[in-house]
Amino acid sequence: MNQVKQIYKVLLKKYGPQGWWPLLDVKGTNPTKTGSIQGYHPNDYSYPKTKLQQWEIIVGALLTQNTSWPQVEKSLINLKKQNLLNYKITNNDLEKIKECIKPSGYFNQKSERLISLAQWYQELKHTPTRDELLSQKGIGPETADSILLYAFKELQFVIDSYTKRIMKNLELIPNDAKYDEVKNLFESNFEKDFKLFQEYHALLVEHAKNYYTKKKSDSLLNVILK
DNA sequence: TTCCAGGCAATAC
DNA sequence: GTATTGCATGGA
Repeated sequence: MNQVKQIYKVLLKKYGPQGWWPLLDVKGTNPTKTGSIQGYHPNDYSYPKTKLQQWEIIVGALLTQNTSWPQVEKSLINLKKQNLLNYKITNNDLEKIKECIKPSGYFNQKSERLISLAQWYQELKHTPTRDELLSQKGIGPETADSILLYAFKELQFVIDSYTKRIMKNLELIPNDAKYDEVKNLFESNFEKDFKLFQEYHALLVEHAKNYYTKKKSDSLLNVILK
């Protein structure tokens, strides 16, 4: 078995299925998550079930940029209470949206980007291509892949800073590895199944949350893999 | 007080 | 093409 598959196996055994992407109105639970909404749905890959849930994932993907998820949850709940967690928002809602999403930071940028994204999403009549997503302001490679993988169930592996950190620490990628290079490593050494892609990315995040910061790195995986 | 969080875009070199 | 900087809140 290659190392990409081995890491997945180890993480799944350690943490169990993560139930991503979390959704406000989903009842599923994940006991490994603390202080969070109960929106995780382990072993259920059927979400999103509605266009509104799909939009909620897009909003969460944008808001979580360089921001911790609990802060995003607060923003999502604020938006929901103000009836602004939908894709019919307009510039008239700008100030209210800013107030709602303050907990997740960069609220001036993110509020404008949310509104322009909503306009784009409302007119969307098909699954967007990766390039279409990347052409939207506020959507870079990670956000595009998160949206494609979790909102549209497309086969795109998500690479975030945690994933790079783990792979560098294991010396499976060079220090200056580019996004597409890391992505290709996973996509060409792992089963091509969107459910497994969803699970693997979530597991990498969960593991890194527990063992990594920008400065610290873990030894658990290193020991197992060597 | 300092560091950090599920990045991105604009600018500088 | 690569490196740097601004964006912002709140928890540890």
